[in-house]
Amino acid sequence: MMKKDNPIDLAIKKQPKQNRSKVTVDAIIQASAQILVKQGYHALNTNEVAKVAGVSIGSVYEYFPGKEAIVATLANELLDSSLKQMHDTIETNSEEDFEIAMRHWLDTLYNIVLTHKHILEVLIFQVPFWLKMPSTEKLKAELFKVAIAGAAKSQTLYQIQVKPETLYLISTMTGSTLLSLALDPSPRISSEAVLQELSKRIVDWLIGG
Amino acid sequence: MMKKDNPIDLAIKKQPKQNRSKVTVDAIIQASAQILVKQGYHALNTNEVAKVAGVSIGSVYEYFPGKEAIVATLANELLDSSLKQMHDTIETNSEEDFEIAMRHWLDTLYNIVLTHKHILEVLIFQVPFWLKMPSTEKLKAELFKVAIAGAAKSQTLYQIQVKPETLYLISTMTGSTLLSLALDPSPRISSEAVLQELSKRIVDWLIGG
Amino acid sequence: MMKKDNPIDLAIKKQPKQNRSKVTVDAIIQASAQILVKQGYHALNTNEVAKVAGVSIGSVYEYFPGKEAIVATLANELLDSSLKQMHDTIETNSEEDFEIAMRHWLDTLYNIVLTHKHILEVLIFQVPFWLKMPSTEKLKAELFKVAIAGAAKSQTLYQIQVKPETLYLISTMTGSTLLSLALDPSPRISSEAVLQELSKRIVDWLIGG
Amino acid sequence: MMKKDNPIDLAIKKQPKQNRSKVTVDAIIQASAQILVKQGYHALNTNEVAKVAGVSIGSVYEYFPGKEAIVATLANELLDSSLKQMHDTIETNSEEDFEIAMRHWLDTLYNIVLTHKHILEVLIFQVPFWLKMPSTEKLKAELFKVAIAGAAKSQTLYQIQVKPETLYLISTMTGSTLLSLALDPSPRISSEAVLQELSKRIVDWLIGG
DNA sequence: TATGAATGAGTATTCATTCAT
DNA sequence: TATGAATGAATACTCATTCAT
Repeated sequence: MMKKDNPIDLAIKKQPKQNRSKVTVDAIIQASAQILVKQGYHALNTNEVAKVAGVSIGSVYEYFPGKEAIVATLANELLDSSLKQMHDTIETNSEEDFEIAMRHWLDTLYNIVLTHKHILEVLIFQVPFWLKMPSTEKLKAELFKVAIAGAAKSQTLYQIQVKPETLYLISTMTGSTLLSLALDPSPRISSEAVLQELSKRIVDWLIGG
Repeated sequence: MMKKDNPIDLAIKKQPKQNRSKVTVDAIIQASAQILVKQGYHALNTNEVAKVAGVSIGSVYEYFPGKEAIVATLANELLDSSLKQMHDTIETNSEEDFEIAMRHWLDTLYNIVLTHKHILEVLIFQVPFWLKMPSTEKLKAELFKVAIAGAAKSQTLYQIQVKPETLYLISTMTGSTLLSLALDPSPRISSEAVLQELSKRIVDWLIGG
Repeated sequence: MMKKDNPIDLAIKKQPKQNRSKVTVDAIIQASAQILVKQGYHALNTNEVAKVAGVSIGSVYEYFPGKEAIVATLANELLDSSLKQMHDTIETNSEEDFEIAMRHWLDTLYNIVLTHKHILEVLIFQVPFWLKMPSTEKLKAELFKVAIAGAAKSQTLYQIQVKPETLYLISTMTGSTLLSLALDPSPRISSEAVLQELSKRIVDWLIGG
Repeated sequence: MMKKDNPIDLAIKKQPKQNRSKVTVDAIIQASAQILVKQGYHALNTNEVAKVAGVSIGSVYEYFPGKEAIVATLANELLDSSLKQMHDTIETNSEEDFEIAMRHWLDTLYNIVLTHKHILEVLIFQVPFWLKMPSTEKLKAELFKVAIAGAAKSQTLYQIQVKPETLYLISTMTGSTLLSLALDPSPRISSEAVLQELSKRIVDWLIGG
């Protein structure tokens, strides 16, 4: 176990080019995801990953400098697919009524979070470098861009100036509510109802000033 | 290194009764806090705790079954002191105007979070059993009681029925906003302004239905 | 296998104080010596040292940061005992005739080298940091002091100024000859005769200018 | 990683005959030399050699049975070029005055050592099989032949019988002095002066009996 | 009770070597 | 012949835990 006080290397060593390599790298990523979901981050070690992936330990180090880089790559793939899903929705619903579009948008985000809830729970609450991962930064930047776009739209439609702290509150509230509903659902609360209420509140907030 | 697939033992072995014992246990807790803040959960191990605490490794195991129990005890102490601080505020400000009281209440919570932000960041985002810790459950229950009380108050004052999903949104938004402001402050956003807006919005939602 | 591009840590972690510790540390040192002599530096690894020493691998790392430090400690002990042997000789023979004293001195050095020839061969010709070890520096400094003292003596006795390059030649020739005789003896050459000739030559150079 | 307790295979697998092969083998040798000089023997491994040489790891094993053979081949090439240089000097200066010829000879040897000092330092003090390499044996035999020739010359010129132990001392002293001057030069000592003194001493020794 | 030396299973990582393409 | 992905035995090092003193 090597001490890692130095900045952790999160980058993949070499991009797989041949088909054989792609298969190996993908098996490693999938195995890591499986271990994370089933046993948590503490159980993720390179030997176990190799065993579950059905590749040799040498191959793991052929492509990744350490387990942190595997996790980072996994997170990155997760991000990329989620972003793609998000952008598809935005394009599809660009012409709708504002309130309906908002509800649609929240549903999309909620479904993304729901789909990946198990791996997300581990990534967020167990991976120590989660907040410093490029993927996370990228995600935050991306959501910020969407929020700005949404605010701009409301300003165009209703001539209303949205205060930065309002934007901040809406973003924070949206993110944490979606996570909370997906990761820690309460039996007394209907996700449907919360999403509906959330959507309404946001629209009111943006329109009503 | 023994695998821990079995449910983790989070309880302290014996409550220190003699003064000497209290000193030892306290040194262990403080040392753990220091290591968590300075180096993170991955660096927390019983030998290091013993060294930093200035006690023997034998003594650590005399009082705790393992490092998880140390962290749980630390979290519990943090919770107890925070709850005490919260209740003091509630009692002090019970007679104020509703909006002013809410702002006061948020300030109190924010200051608590701010005071412990470094250790909180590690506990929340690195300790894998954080969500399952009794302290966390206790905190959630406690905050829920406060929210119910607040809602009841508003209902009494204004004869307004607060929907459960609104309550849910308010709780979630409040918690995540306070954490976000404290742990990941943005240079472009004034905490003061956000808290003001948050307070106003909560009161509106509680009063305005 | 950790990369060691950083300056190697050659210092023992903690000096053994209790008797039990002394036994452990000594077993580690002796085991290392045995492995070096029988199999060479390439076969020296901490797991093997632990096995041969009859202690756990954990104990090895309790006292030494790595195998380099074990070797350095071993070299240091070797040096200390050799220096002691050297100084004993010097004190014993200080009143002798110059030529006889010189011969005596060479015999002493030769016997020291001969006694430790197997371990010396490995230390010098296989240990990559041999030249940078404190022991080596200390030995060179010590031998230099002796040479200076010898030169001073000859100057006092015979009023002769010894050139620095002559001193350099004498030191180098003496060291390499003793090593050569001990480590790589030729069947055609009598060590006795070489030492006699060496002694005579040194005295001539010191006296004759 | 296979243990090598069996006698090490130092021979090249096949002599490169085609031009393409020659280039490959040469790249491997040069890469090894570079790694040895820059990082030392511990850093020399076949994968790294292949990378630095710009050839595939498969090609390395096509020509060499292992890294030891690469080093042995490198040492052999070094030896061959050095011997060539030596013989050129001997032929060039065969008619000179004895003392001048000796000085010339020492200068030649010193320059050879100086030219290759970095690689020599590693080969001598780090490569465990250095003393058992054919190259080393060959070098020793070659230098012995030269010494014999020199002694014979002095005997012819001055009718003096040189004792074998004198020959031994002169050889040893010369070799170690040249290495010492080149590999571990002292700021207080002029190499020029030492070589001059060495030359004078040797000639005196051979002539003066 | 307190101590801390000792243990050893567990985990990270390397590198010589093979072999399918 | 050349390539380089894959292998896995070997090795470095950690840390939870025990137990004799």
